[in-house]
Amino acid sequence: MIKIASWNVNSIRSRIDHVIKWLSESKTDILALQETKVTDDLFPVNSFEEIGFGSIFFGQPSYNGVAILYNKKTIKSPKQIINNIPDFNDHQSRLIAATFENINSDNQIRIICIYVPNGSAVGSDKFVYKVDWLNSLFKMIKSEKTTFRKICILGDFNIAPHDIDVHDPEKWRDKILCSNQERNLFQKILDIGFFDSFRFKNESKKIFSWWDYRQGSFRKNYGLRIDHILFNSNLKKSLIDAGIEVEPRKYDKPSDHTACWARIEL
DNA sequence: ATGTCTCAGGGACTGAGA
Repeated sequence: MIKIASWNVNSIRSRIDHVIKWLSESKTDILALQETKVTDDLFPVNSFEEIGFGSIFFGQPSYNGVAILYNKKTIKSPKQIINNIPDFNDHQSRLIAATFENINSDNQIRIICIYVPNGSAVGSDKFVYKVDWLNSLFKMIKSEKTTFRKICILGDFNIAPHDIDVHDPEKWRDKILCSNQERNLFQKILDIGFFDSFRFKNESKKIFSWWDYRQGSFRKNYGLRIDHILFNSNLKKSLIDAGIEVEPRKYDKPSDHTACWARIEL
């Protein structure tokens, strides 16, 4: 059994203590990070090595950036590492993928950590970039499916898939993160043989993964569920449970996102 | 309430992005 998690940390250097605290408390084996906001030469490799975690990362100055941490006691060094979507000329660092192997069972899983563009507002230039990015991701996933038997796509999707994932669906109707166009692109991934691990195990639970820093949103629970952990259908029977950990959003000077996790037999 | 947080540039505060 291994635990896989995802967390948009909104700067790894600002959140290093939170990540180290949560990593050890949560017994996570593989943690996908988004919005590391750091160049590769400044990624805090040693802080994670000190607690027994290896890391791979793909950053850029100021914005975006992704990484994957893995517990060296349970997971072998990753192979077949890919930075960004092949055949998509991206100037931003938003994807890192690698193959991880359970030390005890020798079973492998392909991990694809993504930070989907926010999109700013429906119809804006940034929205066009988001749609293009997601269409290119879709092509990449189809290709990965031909190579790997067990796949996990996780990260900040910047899409709330259904009204149940939104604190106030009417207020957010057709707005960024909730538009039908974005929801259809999310659904397209599910339609080729993936499932949303949280929703699969928690059919009617209304829990969020992101709350805006403004408006006292967390206090009022004005949130959205926009961070997801998808597996391909081969892993449906292997999924033990899945959840969202609200606690890290209560830490002192928190990220605006909290951590999501899933446990699978591997 | 365009209400908060982070980063970079430049050496106090402003703009971008979310």
